[in-house]
Amino acid sequence: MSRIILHIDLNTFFVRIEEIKDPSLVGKPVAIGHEGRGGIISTCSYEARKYGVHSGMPTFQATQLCKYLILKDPDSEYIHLYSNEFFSYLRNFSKKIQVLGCDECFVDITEEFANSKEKNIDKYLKNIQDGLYKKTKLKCSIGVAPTKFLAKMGSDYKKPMGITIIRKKDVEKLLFPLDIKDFYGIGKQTTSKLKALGINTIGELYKICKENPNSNDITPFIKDYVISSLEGKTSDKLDLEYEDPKSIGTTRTLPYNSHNKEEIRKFYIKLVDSIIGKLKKEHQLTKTITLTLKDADCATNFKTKTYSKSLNSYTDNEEKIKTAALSLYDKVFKDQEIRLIGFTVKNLINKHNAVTQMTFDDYMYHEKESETYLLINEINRKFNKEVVKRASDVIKKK
DNA sequence: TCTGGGGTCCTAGGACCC
DNA sequence: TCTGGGGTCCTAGGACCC
Repeated sequence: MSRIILHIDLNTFFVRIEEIKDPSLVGKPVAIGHEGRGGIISTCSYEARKYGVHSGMPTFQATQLCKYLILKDPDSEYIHLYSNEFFSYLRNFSKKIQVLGCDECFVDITEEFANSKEKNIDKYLKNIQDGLYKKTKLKCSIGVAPTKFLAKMGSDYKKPMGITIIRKKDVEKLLFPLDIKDFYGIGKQTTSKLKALGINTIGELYKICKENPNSNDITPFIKDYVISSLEGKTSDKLDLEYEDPKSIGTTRTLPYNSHNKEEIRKFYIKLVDSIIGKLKKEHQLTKTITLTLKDADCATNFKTKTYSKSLNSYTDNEEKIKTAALSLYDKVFKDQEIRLIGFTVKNLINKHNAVTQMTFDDYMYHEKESETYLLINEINRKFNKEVVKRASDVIKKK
């Protein structure tokens, strides 16, 4: 039986918060974003969009396009508050919620709808939408579908305050006429490549993928993604549990472009320290560190380069990570002028599950370096057989 | 005084081991 | 001595999303 998955998206969430705080802003061109070097628009009102302002646009450019643009900094306190209100409201309808950020989520209402007195799905959803508005003054769009992908496409279909149901049989009618840029997962780069091939709509894209399984114009990954997404074969399972991060990192644009190695080094150390702090807070160990540098030269289009280094063991040891981070910096930094610097740790494992996730060699490094947080009994259970086997191999060789 | 910052996932070549 | 394929790890880069 197919599931009933909702994708709920708060419409211009950050702007809406400003409007709630100050209702005189309603109907005016409002944008949220920092002013100054490197500032960009994170979201803006529909009135601002009429002037060509959109999210991701440099702030200075937005103010040029719209002379009377009202610019506000994101209010993190209110964002947090309203985001919590949003999710706690939705928990009245279902406990199965996959959070995707502060302003959107998937909700699985299959059982709840089946057991509800209201049998009309449109009315059921309208009730959720209106109830949210009454309680919080927040506006949302809802997509309903048997898979997460189709639900996501549904919530984008009509904004603000839209409700769009996409059954598998509706895909052709609702999605095929759309421009390929509206395909979730197909971005700017792929869109322009596909348009160069004469593919403009989602329907055309589907047809090409289906009819030319062996052509090399479109990568197998995209082809497969397009077909399975549109045929409703992608996931309908929500990720309800907290998942360990895959990487933790930060990047900062420098106050001004610089090629002063010492000055940038000091800046870099602060970033490294903050990431080590986060790593510990998340109870993770890392085995790979990455340094990011963004070129200040416009001619190279602010090219970003990354430099990675693997450590000889999983660790959250401050000294070890810092030493590696700085030696990587000293190795790769020449005297180039840079705009941005970043530090990321990846290849993470959860400290508490470390034993089950580690290989024998990983463990041997820990043993040598006597990092004692691992439970010896647990290690013995896991590695006993391997220790015996390796020892006997060594003896045989001798 | 001209393009952020947080992530995830995929690809691909080279090294190295079996 | 020559040749090769599979698997895995390391590193760099790119695309995408919010």
